[in-house]
Amino acid sequence: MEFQVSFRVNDKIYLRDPESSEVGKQIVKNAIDLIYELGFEHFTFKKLAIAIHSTEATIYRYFENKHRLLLYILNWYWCYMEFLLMFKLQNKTDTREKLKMIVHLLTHEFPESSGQFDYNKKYLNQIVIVESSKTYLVKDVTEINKKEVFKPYKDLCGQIARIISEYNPAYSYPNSLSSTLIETAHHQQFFSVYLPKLTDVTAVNRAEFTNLFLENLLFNALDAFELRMKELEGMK
Amino acid sequence: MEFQVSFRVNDKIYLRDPESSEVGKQIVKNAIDLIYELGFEHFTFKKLAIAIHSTEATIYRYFENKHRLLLYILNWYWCYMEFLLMFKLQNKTDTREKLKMIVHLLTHEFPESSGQFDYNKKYLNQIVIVESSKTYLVKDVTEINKKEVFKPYKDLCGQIARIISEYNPAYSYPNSLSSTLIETAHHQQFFSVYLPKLTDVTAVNRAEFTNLFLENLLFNALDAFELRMKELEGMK
DNA sequence: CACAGAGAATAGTAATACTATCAAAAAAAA
DNA sequence: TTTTTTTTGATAGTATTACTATTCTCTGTG
Repeated sequence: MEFQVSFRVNDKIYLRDPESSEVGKQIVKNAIDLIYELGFEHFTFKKLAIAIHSTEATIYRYFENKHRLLLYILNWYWCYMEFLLMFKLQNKTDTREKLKMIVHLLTHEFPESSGQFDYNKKYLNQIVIVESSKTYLVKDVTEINKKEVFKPYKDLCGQIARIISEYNPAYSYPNSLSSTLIETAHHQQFFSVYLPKLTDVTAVNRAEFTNLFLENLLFNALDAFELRMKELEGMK
Repeated sequence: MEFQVSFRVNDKIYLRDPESSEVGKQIVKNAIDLIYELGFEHFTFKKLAIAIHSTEATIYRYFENKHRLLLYILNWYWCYMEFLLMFKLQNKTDTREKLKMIVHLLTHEFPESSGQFDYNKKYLNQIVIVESSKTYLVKDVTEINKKEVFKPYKDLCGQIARIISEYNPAYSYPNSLSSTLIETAHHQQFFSVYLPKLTDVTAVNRAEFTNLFLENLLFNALDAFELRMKELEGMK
């Protein structure tokens, strides 16, 4: 069984829905390839225009500027992540297993789907790690936040926070722990490759290492003393 | 007693030592003011030149580009942070108190020193929160990392990791926990102001909230079950 | 007072971000 | 069907930015 999943990305991010035309789709697909290849700073609409055999003006018709295009890509990612998370979690009952699944999802690439027209998941994953914070670390966060462009990120964070609270209702910082998990998943993976002294990676790959570290951090934070005592009682 | 502290910032970051001339000092001081005011993306050498009543060429004589200037400012900050940390820690013997002091330092502004010529600490603190990750989230990290431009950051991370291991030698991720503390101090403060839904801030200010969250995270990670058991034994 | 040499100003260029105009094609109205 | 309107992409610009090459101007020695 094959099925198509598409997300309604907030229409305030784009001027024209890139999903609505062939050029639009090419813009997003090639943007992912180029941002991966050049890094967001060296990525320009001119270079993208050449890649899609069109002109800058065409791209400007879809996106106000390259920041909005990056925001679009990340919104797509956050939506997809929340979808995957909800999908994979539905048949799990054990909350601890749910949290483990979340950490795994946050630290591993999406599976390359068989869909004929699809974004490169490996590239997308790397863009999320390296460029995602650039969507909000800007002077006009407050302004663009009013347009709800960060809603998918907040929703994802909220979902994870919900499971955290489900696991330990007494824990005081579910949202902060949730956003810390997401952000730490990114920068620990980045550090483990480019600035390994800031981490404790050994031989294993970045995804596996980050997974282990985050699981340790998460369950130490949540398995309060009382809970562990109870476990101990149960063992006797 | 007054004393001047100055750091030998890695000379590969600048073309000419900005500390060596009056214009050089004005460049750094005004850069901090402007980056705070405009954000790094909208900060340009042209605007900085106008602020110091000089020309772009003068600034290019000191720094290759604006990224290097940001790197210089952050190196100064990381050096100062490590100095402050070592200074404040020397008369503490209790490791737990040391860690508390570290979290406090990471989440609060530097005290505004009385020094006649000094950088604006409030601005500097905000730049660290918003712009610091932009120093390494670039395509040429590997290249610039070879020139040891991240050494002060790694040193700071290493020092904190040392104390973490001192507190709990069995803990497996001292470096990752250390870099996570530093990074989380930044983004939780940022989120608590601009995207509060990603956190659990209430009325208290961003510094105080982040302090509480980080202390909780840190000691839960380090106070392994065995340690807590021992504490309990001691209480009896 | 000549002059070497460092430091800063002048005057550029190439690339980037973005806009205004134009023309062709598609859709809607007459 | 014909005319009009709208949509779409292409062309050609401008202002700003990042950076360089060259010229000028001090300052200190002999």
